[in-house]
Amino acid sequence: MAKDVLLEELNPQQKEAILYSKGPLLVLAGAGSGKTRVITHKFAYLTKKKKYHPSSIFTVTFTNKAANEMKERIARFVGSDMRQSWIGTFHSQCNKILRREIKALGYKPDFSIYDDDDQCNLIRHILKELKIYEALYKGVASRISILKASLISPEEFLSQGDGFSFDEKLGRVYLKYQDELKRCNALDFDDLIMLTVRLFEENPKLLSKYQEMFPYILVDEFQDTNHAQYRLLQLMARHKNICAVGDDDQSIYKFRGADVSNILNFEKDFPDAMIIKLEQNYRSTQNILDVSGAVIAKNPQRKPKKLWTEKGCGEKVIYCRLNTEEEEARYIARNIKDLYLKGNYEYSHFAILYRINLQARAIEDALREEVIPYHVISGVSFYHRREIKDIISYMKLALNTDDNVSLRRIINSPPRGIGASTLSKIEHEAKKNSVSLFAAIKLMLKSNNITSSIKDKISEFVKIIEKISSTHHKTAADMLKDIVEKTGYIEDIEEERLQNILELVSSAENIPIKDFADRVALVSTTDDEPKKASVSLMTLHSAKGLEFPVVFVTGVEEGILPYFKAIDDASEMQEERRLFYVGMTRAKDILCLTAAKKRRLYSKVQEQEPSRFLQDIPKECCNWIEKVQQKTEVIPEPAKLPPKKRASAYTVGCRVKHPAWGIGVVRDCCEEGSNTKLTVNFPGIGIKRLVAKYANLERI
DNA sequence: CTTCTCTGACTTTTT
DNA sequence: GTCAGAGAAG
Repeated sequence: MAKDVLLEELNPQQKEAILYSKGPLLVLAGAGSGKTRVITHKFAYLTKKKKYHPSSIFTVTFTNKAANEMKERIARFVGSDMRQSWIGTFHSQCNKILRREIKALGYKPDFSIYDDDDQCNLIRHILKELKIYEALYKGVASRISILKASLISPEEFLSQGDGFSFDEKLGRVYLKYQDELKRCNALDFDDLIMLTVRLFEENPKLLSKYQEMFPYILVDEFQDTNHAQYRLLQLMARHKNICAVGDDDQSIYKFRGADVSNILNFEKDFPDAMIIKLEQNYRSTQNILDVSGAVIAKNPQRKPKKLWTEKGCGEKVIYCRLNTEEEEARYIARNIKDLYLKGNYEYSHFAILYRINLQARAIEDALREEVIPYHVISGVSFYHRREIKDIISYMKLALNTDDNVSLRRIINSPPRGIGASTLSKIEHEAKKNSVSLFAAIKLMLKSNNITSSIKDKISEFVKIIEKISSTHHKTAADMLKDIVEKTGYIEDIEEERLQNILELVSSAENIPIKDFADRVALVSTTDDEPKKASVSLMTLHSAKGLEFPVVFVTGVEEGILPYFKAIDDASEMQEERRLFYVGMTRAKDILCLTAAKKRRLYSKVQEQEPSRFLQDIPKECCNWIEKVQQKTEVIPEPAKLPPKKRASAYTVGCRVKHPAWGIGVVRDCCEEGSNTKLTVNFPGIGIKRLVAKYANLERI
């Protein structure tokens, strides 16, 4: 029975990929070729037919979303609970290993995990200390991150340098950074991978233990692995039973260290590797495949693929160039409205993609004008909000008092009168005794050379942290509640921040403390659930892995797509091309490419040339529209609406959802200045007056 | 220590 | 044009 269910409705290549279960296998899975299906079926096949235990298959993905999806789908198949399984992101898998084994590297198992924010804070602190121009921290952070992803240690990096250049300084910062992390008993994201590799390289016994634990390895989105991740896979796959699934054409994270050559060189590293191409596409029409295929075919370094579909030609791909970005946006909005009114599409069927976030603004304006519901999938995650990070920092410090970065963050928030001068005294004391900041504060409390007012303040702080860490909390929620209470954090803060904290607490309900701390660190949880009944706006990067019936790729212009910074670098140009390809292949039925002749970028208006990628598009698959005014004659504004009168996203009678009060009906709506003030009746709660932009409302 | 004002940077961002 | 962050003033 199992075999039938496992293999039915699969094409021959998919079947082959599932059945080939001995030795290394690379599955080149084109966009929309049923990649996830292959992985989940393969997992099921290995456990059902090949008698692998579910927890003996080391399965790695890049996102938590992908991991969860996979767990769910496999659980449905295999019928057993996947919570014990080793299916997860690279980072969470490494975290799991390191929590057990990190003592071998001289860290303590209760290490903190630093996110990008913490990482930047630490780097800035180091730059300040080494008297290097602090504004460089972002560039320094990303260089260090790429070094770690390439498994280059500070010592190695320093030994390559000439002793004078900027890289010399960078090397010193890197060295100090690693040192500080260790003092803090903290790991950044890159450490999770790098240190796992080091752990295995330095401890052959441990390595073989894990090699035996995992006789089979499955890798999703293989094109996105960086060198360190690849090395980890190489180490673990002693039995060479590794199946890597990916698409070199969809590698768009080079700037984060992803290395396409991993996919291009797989055959060299695993000489007897089997390669299977999945070229049947189940998503898009032939026209869309022809257009996107022609564009990607121009990339010199790629594994040739030719996607095909049984779907038929479908609609022609539309290309439309307009005068300005406002016109471009209006064109998109009107097209969406038209298609929606014809009744074949819901608003949730549309996606508008752009290269840079900045482009979203004009589009949002146009959608509001047409009263089209939309949501922007943005990068700012819940856990990155200041109040959330602050509360979490208390938690991290209580769990690991060596965590100096968290301590610096919260020692004066909420304000308790401990300013820069006090902190530098603490830093000094810590350095003198080579102990953590927290330990230094405790030393200072015993000494007599500080004023009693400072003593009171810092002793208060120490008491709070010690009380929190010595209390035995049952769940993470209990601990967070205790933190909020003891620190007085929620006394006079804005309503929105308070709501966020309450949300944080409720999300921690019934979760063990350490699990919660890991989850917060490793799960971005942007919580951008594909909101029902609204158009999705996002960058081309965030669109990867998604699909929509109707897709607009906007700003198809030189300078935007390809982005101007990539223009004089051949490998970055290739990546821009892939980015365009990823965008186009999100579309199922209708693909529309748009461009503007003039665009306001930052403060100046620029003349924009059409993107070079357009030259590669077969014109017979397209509807080519130029709505461009050749002469600069005075154009009678087609829409005579003064911007003030712009229709608000809210109308009397529409339904809204508030994070705390739930669903309500808008009773009144008025524009005051730049604010939209709403009167909303929440059943069971009553009538509330709200300012739309602060109330965190969702239109439903 | 907090608040205001000025400067300058300004892709993308799975963890 | 906008925002965050640094520095100056209160």
